[in-house]
Amino acid sequence: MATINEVAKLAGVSKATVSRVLNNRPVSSETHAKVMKAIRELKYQPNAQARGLSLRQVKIIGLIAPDLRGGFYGPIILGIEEVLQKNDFNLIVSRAQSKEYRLAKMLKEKKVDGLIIATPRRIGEKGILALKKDNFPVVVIDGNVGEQVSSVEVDSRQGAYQATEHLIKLGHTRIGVISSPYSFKESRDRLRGYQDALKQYGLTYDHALVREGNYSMASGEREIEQLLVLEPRPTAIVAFNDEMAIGAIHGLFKKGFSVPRDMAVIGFDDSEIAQTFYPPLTTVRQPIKEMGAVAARKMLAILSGEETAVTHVILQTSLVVRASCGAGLQ
Amino acid sequence: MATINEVAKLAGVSKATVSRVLNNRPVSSETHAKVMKAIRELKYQPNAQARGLSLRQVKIIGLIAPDLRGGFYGPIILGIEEVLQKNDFNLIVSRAQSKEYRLAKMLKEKKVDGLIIATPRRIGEKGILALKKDNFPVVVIDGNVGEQVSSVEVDSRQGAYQATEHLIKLGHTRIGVISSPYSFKESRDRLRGYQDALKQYGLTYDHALVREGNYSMASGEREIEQLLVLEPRPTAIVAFNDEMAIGAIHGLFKKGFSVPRDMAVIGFDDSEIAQTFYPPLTTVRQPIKEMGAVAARKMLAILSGEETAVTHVILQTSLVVRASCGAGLQ
DNA sequence: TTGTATGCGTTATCAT
DNA sequence: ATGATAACGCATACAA
Repeated sequence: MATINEVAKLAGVSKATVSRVLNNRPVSSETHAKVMKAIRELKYQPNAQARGLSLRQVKIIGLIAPDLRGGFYGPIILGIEEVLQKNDFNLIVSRAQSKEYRLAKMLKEKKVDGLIIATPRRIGEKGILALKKDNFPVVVIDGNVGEQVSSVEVDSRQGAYQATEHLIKLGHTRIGVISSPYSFKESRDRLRGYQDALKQYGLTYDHALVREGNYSMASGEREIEQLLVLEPRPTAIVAFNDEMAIGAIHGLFKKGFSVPRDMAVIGFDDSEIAQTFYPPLTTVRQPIKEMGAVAARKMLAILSGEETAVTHVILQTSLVVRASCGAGLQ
Repeated sequence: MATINEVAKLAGVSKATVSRVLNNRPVSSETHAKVMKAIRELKYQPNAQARGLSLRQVKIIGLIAPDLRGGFYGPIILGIEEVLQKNDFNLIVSRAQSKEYRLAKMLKEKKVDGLIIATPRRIGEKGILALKKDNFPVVVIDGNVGEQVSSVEVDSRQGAYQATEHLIKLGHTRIGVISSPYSFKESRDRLRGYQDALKQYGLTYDHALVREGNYSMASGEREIEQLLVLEPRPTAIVAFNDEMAIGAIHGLFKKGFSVPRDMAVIGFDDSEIAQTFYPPLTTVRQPIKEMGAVAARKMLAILSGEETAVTHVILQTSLVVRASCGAGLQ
């Protein structure tokens, strides 16, 4: 492909001048025309690496996530990419590795200008803080690294409150929980929201009703069995993601229970399967795609120097009422 | 961050020597030690852009897809990324744009070394051929650009044959089809496989049984309604992806039909929802993640010069029998 | 084995 | 307004 030198030669100007028209700096209208003509003829396209080397900015953002697919990370990728594309940035996606040093590699190599980290796991926590200390642009999605690094999160406590309240208002008093791993900050927040609602409506908290899952469908199916042997048996379940909710429903179906008739089930995320499933799943909607978009905007702001302080954006959840709780809608 | 010059200075050698140890070229063991020590002390990390500029290789591959999430593109991304990561390459993902020129931009900018294009749509077809003519490394996944560009595909005809045969062997003779858009090559191949199976088992083809969907759940629900009014009513359905199959089942449930008792339904893809759904969906498994992996390996082979000719890899499908056809398994 | 010099394709500085 | 030239950080051909 043509370089700036060839364009300069064809247009009969210096490459400095070509660079000027490329970057919209003042040039006489006649030279502008000449240069543009040469650019078109040679189908010239500036070399991003050379530009990056000179400007110290590649216009690429990296995303680190434990998994690149699924109902959660797919929309995040989409949300990020949409924002970046509008700003002529690109997105490199990378699966999280156990080795922390990998985290830093792309940044230090200058392969990316900044890193968006989306992982609830503890992997990389120290690594993230180290990056932050080296002043690398980092934004965390739904993480638990604390105050020092910019983040976009979701009001988990509120979300769990909404779910629990909905069930209470439907008349349930024994409400089981299939939680995400207790070590995640979001789990603790959600459990607090669950307790808030119980307290608010004068119900007592029973620890036996709370089971720890691991976000997989299988764990949902496993934990519902444990909940079913309780006396008295719960009549409603809050699962901390849609997959575990659906796993629970599978378990209920296999034991001959009907949903929502015998058991109301409510999920978390409003991922694609929540609408796809039958019965359609009542769920706490997290604005997943928007989380990605907000993180991307935040990253761009940091890079452009608009945003200098560490900030934490907290997005709100909303309850999506479908059929799985028998609320009579849809 | 430190540069090669600072490392050279600290180690007391020239930067050429540092470059040599970085690239495993012969150096005396003492200088090797000195240089490595300096590298560690300075936490030196080579600058990918400078290296790329010099080597004309960034070690980044681009992926263009119509959508970055969902049961199909998620696993593709995962498959690609896994292979690339092992080879120290990175993956830039980008949503397909209607404008063809966007396709070429990343390549011409040298922001990526090659492009993997995964889109059944006709978008970019001319653009792809143009890229190929300019000798840019391009691999197409499941595309319909013809012989001239390397591709990895799936044996769609065989897949549809397997699905249809399965239903025939279960005793069905009126088998409806909810197809993907007829303009896609894969649709035509699958319809041929469907017809092959009918013919093989002495059944006659009835065009009224074939409806055109658009891969969305809604279209599955829409088209099942049309199939239900036929006389005699079909007793089994082949849908050309899992989402349409599930849409069809929703439609059936709403009309009071039971699956598989009143209607056998079989999907295509074996995406995550196929296992998640209730009843678990019998489906034609496409090795989606492997398609990504194969495409990535092919791209790396092209870049390294191992693969020079245009080749087409065709992966085989397999039938995954679950509950939605009443075959008695699982 | 090691060092020097040059090129990779830009942008930026300093002249003119 | 434009041109010459020096970075940017690395790899490499050629010398020593």
